[in-house]
Amino acid sequence: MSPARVESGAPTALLERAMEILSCFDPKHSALTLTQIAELTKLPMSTCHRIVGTLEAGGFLSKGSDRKFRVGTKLWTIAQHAPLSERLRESALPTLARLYEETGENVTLAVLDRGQALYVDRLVGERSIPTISRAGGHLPLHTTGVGKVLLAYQSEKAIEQYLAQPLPKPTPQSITQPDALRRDLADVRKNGYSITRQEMTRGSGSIAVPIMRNGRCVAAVGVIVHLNRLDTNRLVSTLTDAAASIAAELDGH
Amino acid sequence: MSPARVESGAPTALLERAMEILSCFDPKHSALTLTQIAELTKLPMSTCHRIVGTLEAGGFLSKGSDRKFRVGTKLWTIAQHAPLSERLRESALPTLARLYEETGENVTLAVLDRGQALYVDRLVGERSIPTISRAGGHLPLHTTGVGKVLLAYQSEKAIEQYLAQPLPKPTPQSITQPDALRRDLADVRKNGYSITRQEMTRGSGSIAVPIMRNGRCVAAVGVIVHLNRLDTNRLVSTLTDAAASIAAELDGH
DNA sequence: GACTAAAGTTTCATGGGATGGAAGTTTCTG
DNA sequence: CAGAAACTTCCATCCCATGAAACTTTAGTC
Repeated sequence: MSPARVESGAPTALLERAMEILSCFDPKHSALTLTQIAELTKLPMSTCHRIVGTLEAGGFLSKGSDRKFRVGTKLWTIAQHAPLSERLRESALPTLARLYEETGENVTLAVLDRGQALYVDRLVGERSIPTISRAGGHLPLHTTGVGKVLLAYQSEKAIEQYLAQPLPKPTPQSITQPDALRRDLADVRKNGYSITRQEMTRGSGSIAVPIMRNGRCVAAVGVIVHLNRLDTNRLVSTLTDAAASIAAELDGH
Repeated sequence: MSPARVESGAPTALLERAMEILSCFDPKHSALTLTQIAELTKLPMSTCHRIVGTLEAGGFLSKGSDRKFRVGTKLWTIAQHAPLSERLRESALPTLARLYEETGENVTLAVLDRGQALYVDRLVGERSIPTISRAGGHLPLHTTGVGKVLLAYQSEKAIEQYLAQPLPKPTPQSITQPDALRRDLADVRKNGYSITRQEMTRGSGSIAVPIMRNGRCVAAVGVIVHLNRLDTNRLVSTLTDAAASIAAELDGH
């Protein structure tokens, strides 16, 4: 009866809307005004206002003096109990710290999440080069050191499924030919580590190794370095030690 | 007008329930079955099932093969964009790593949140002693090194408000007398660091210093050590350097 | 492997809470 | 200090969340 019925998959359901609102907060939007949220979610202002208000009351969002909303401490606190933080991050952090001290380079820890590399942690210093990866961020599997490792140790089927989709090519050096990637991944499995050279960012490369548990690759550690500092042998051995140490720590708990 | 309108605190509202469900995940409950969630929230099973299902579909929760729910990667990802993670943690991590390497002790970073010390990060190793504090956890202000610092640099009014409430006394050494605490806090302000001795845990003590920004104490860094390793002078100077370094990093961005 | 208790899932009639247009209020901006 | 943009409140309408009950699956026992 109502003439203007929103036809297709009505994105109704309060909860879904709330989750959509929270999902607006991403690397590019860490602080948003109500209007911006309404625009991003395409929700009516009044509805948006109400939901955001409830989320704020619950501590899931917090409003700054600049009238911008940010992710609240309550949500952050809950997230710290995700297995990701609880087991992996917590176990790996001391080792990552050592790795960072030893190499002075960008150190990253990632897991596989929805067909992408999810960066669980990273340590960056002044000495190290700027990177795109950031904790909580996703990057493609085939253009990053940690990503290649994570992909290489997947099942044949999963790998083919990944290769079947269109692959982004952020730099001219990015390898996007399925066949070339298959060879690359086979090398990773054979050597036990991956290398990338300018496949994600111009001027830098990376090396990564798997963290194995019960014969499965549960995560990957890697370093990102300036191309001319890519000292494979030294880095691989340091990384391998670190991976073993993290794996031991994981089992220890 | 509306005849039977129950005006008083109707504990309704889907969203609030959803937030309550998510809040069930705390240090003691990182994995919960549906039934457990229903019990904790006192919600009817069917209602709980529906909400949990929606949260799972949105990636806010994830169901393991053990049919237990855990905090999902989506929620975790969003939380990484909290100012806490984005600015503080990210800026402080390299310094904390160095601190950890230098001292080999438990290193913690905390902010003030709802009248408690919220641990933003901690680094623990095999060498260091076990502690209760964990990233994402809350502890009282008056029984922890970082807590005393955070409290000491609050306004007079806020301090008195804190002292006015009943103060938990986890160990016999915990200082809960308002007057004794006032003196203690004055010392912290005078010296620029705090010391605790067995006020939270038997056998261990802690030292902490403030991280200042624009004349305000925005966070505190501390170490937790075995009592007989509490080498005040050395630790204070190391911590002060670290705090300055973190503050600089915060401004740099 | 049958039996059973507990955990999880689906169903559905009902009414209470969500909805969003519109009007009112505050806060920027030039 | 206008004028606009951002934000907040209001409220009649109606849709969707509700939860008891029935049903299905899983885990534990002999």
